[in-house]
Amino acid sequence: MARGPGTRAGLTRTAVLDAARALLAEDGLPGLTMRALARRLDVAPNALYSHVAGKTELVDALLDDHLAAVHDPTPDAADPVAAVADLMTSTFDVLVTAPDLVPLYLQRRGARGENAIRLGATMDALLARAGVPAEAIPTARNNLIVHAVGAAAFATAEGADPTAARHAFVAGLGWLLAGIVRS
Amino acid sequence: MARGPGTRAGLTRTAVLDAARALLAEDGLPGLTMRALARRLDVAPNALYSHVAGKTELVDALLDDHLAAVHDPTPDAADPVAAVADLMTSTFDVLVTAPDLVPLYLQRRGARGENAIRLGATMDALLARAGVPAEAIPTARNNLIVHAVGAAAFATAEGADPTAARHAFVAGLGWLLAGIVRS
DNA sequence: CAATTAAACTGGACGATGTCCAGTTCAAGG
DNA sequence: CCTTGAACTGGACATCGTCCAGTTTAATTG
Repeated sequence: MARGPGTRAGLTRTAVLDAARALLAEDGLPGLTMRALARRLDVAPNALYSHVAGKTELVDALLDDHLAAVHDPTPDAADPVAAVADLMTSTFDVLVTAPDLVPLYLQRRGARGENAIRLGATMDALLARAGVPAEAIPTARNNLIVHAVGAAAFATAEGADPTAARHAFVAGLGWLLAGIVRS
Repeated sequence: MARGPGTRAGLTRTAVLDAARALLAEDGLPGLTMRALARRLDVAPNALYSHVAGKTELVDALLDDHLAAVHDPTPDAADPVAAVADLMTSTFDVLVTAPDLVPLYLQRRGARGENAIRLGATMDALLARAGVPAEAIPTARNNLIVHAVGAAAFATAEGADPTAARHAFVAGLGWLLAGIVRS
């Protein structure tokens, strides 16, 4: 049962990330610790550093991987405004799925990973097709992202009513989109 | 120079909070540690626990105290919608002042402290005077708070352009208010 | 004014965290 | 087959928040 030094355990980067995801789902953010992760993989804590640069890099990867679940609408949809609404709603729903991660999006700025970049790009394209002038697109995108992430943060805060928070998110999204297309 | 056990150091809860605020301003959130705080006050780390329940309570107090700087508009202003806009803009500006605290507002839900309650109450009164139906006020308030705090979080993230972020905040605030009064 | 009580502190420790420095062993490539 | 480099373990380091005794001082009581 005891593995000596040098013996392989067959770890993979994706295995580490999967275990981290599971650990996060089971025990929350405070439960996600390098040692607990190693324990779950039956490995010494240091072994993780062969597959991950450190905890922050681990978390960053988790954050962006999570965004992969966002439903990417067809960029040539008939109604681009409705498509943007769908995109943001899907983002909100996905974020709410992992409450512990939401504050981290604010802390680490949610724009680094490739999934975040992809979502931003399709959003820009949809906004352009909706008639938003090019120089106004950054402002519009900023507001929409702030709204989705901020609403998710409030929706997942303890003591919040999830359904009421979602209703508020949808209402605010409509108001923002109305203002954006009118500008 | 060395103080034996039992000798008083003359600490106060407000002295501890002030030192914590200064420490936060100088060294940021990672620099705000119980031990560093004690060092700054020339006191053993445990001494702090005579004036503060723990670090989370310390941070919560810091958060709410920070909101005291928000300019509270006269609740009987001529234009209630403009007053709400001023309130939210002042909140945004105050939040941006302490970048490290902003993510914590999302984490700990920004509604517990007395200052937060006070701001929420005046906001509700202004919205009512603006003609917003009572059952729609919670949704409106939720969206406005989300917008202010979320925009502040994005504005203070590293790599963000502060002036552009503020412009985006003002634009989004206008859109939200337009939608709120029209509902 | 004297005696008791409660609070403010110090000393020292505990458990836990992220991470690094050696070693050891296995798997693959020349 | 041999060599090289990566995957591991063992053990340690610094640091964190917090608690348990003690000790002394200030406030309160009779």
